[in-house]
Amino acid sequence: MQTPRSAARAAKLPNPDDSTPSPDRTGSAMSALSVTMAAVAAAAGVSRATVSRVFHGTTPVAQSTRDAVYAAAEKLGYVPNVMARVLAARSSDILGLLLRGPTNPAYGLLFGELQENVSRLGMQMVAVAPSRAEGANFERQALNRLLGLRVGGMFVATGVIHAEMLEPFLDKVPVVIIGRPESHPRIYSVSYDEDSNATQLADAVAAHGHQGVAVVTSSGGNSATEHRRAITMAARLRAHGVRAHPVAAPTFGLIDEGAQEIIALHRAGHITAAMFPSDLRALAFMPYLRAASLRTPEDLSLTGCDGILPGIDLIGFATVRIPVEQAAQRAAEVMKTLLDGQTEIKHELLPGTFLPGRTLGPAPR
Amino acid sequence: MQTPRSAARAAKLPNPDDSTPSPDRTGSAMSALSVTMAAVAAAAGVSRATVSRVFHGTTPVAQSTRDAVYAAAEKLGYVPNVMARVLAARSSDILGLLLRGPTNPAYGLLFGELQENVSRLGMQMVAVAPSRAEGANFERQALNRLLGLRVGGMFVATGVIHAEMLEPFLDKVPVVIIGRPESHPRIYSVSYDEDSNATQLADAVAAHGHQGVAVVTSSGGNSATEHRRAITMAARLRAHGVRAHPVAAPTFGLIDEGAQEIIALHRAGHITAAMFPSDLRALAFMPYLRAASLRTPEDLSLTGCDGILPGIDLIGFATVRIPVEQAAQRAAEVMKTLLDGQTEIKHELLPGTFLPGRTLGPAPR
DNA sequence: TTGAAAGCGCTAACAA
DNA sequence: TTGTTAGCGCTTTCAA
Repeated sequence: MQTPRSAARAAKLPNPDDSTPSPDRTGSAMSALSVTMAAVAAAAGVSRATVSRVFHGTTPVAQSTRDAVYAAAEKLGYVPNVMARVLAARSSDILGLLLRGPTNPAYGLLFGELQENVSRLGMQMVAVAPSRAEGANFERQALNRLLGLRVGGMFVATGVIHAEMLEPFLDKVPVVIIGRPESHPRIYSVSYDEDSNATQLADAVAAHGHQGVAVVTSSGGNSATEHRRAITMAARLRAHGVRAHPVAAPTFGLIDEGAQEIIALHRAGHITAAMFPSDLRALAFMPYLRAASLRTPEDLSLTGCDGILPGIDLIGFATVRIPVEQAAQRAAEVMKTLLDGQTEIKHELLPGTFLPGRTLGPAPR
Repeated sequence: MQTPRSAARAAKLPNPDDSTPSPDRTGSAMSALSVTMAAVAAAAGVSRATVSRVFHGTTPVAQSTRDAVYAAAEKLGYVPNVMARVLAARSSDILGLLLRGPTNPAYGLLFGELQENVSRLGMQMVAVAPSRAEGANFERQALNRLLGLRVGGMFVATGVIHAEMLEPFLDKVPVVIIGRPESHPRIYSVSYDEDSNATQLADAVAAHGHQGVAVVTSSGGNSATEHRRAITMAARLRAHGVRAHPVAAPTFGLIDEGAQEIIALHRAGHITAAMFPSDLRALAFMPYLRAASLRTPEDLSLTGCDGILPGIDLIGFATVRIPVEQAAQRAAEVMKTLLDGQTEIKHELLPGTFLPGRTLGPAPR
């Protein structure tokens, strides 16, 4: 069942869903895109106002008139001009997504899921990505692209835009920050609970009886998330009475840093498991493991974190899957309530799901 | 050095790149988004037309006037209303990207790269993804979202939109199809050369002296690309005098289909290598290989195809990397020429790069 | 239930 | 070099 609002929206485009697409019927000297509402009105023998009402109006329109308008619209291949509509209505039903690094599978997944949930709730969305080519303020440029379009609401899934940058627009445009923990009192956020993720992994490792564990610890500089995870994992291990050996991986680019150190720790009998702050880092370690003729989990247990890479399940890392789908769903729902005038700001934290995999086993001996 | 056009664009937004963001200075009862060009004009003591000229005009404006306008714009936190601009100018400099499945890393990468190249050429872009929630015609809905925005050009990176669907808009909106081979005489396309990719892999396998090779062949239904690759690989192997054993993998969902059959073929001494139509399928085979206590490449050589999955290089598959970056660059360049009035339609084919990896070795014995 | 008319914020001739 | 003036395609009172 549809809400009145989404029903109105569904009716917005001629030939919405279920009939056969018939683009060629529109073929005339005049391209479909230059068919205006006035043309439809003329063809249907009504005024422009009536056409407008048929498509979005809350005002009732006679059934016969509706039919005539729909018929005319379809015949002419009318595509409503969103620009004109937004301009005249002074309000947009288009949502914007500011997406950092669509190259990252986690963000790509978020985009797809968000699109899905937004549509389900009867809203529309466009995405923009910041580009380095836009210069120093590149994230702000992308933000302005969205603002310039006068989007009706914004999802911000990027670490770099400062909350304060968004402040001047807050009472014009509802904003939901996704992924990054945020505590700004006027901005709603839906983020991954990295403390929970790290804790779940550390608990699992401890439960398998490991007494010495390497924890690969990246610097805070390049990935705050990885850093946070590592810190929490180590602390939690220690709370279990497990020896946590931090292994530094300062440079983000050199993703397999620390590999030799882990092998050495294992050879020296100090560790029976290694925890990585991301699946990618765990993956990067695999060749070293093989080169050292070690097996997992028989010789050394391994854990990652993320669970996002397609195919990662095939490798079978013990990992935590971050709840991208759930974040997308919550973000869309929250946006909807924000648009409906609800204004209570919260900061939601979503824990991931532990995946046992095949790389975490009991401590040897 | 900038072209005049990109210089004009760079000037479009107040405080473009290099100065400190100062959002809070805009804070007043009136939100930044409701500051109009008229307000800026008034504050600068000029007419609206002049403000317009300062931001986009080809007409020269006195330096003192420019300064005054910029100052006023920045002081008020003016964000130009793109909707109004496009409506009045009857032409949009915003490009649209119709992106199928941003969840797929290859599409995510394409999005990012395209954004980068588009910005570099002084253009803007927004992306939309089709959503299943939009019903049967979901790809068309997404197309309409772009068309409704009256984008100045469209990139179409999705397999399902039929070329004919785009026909009615072709003379209004330049279209570049990316990824999927397309031969429509009025639509430019930039696609991956899957025949070349498959051939490179088959040549490499043959060159390593393999005489019997399993080729995992998915059905055309769910992935035309994978099907095409498999067919070409098998044919090319045979051209080299190599026995190609097709291994059927009819269902796309069950990605590890055929694994047991490959193991059996190897046990029977029929094959020394297995070729997969994608890295993901090759990845899915790994656990079976291990379960059978086989090693790669010592016992069995393996090849994949795509080279896109982050971390796939860490695993070291012999594969072909599809040239996403190059496709994005070409597509953006082509769009630019199309927008500049150049109309010669071509269908470009971009071959991938063979990556030797560690899973392809000489045939045993 | 419908139509007329006044804009929405901006651009683009045309004058000055 | 700048201002004036019509619109762009649509929504939305206000009347009818």
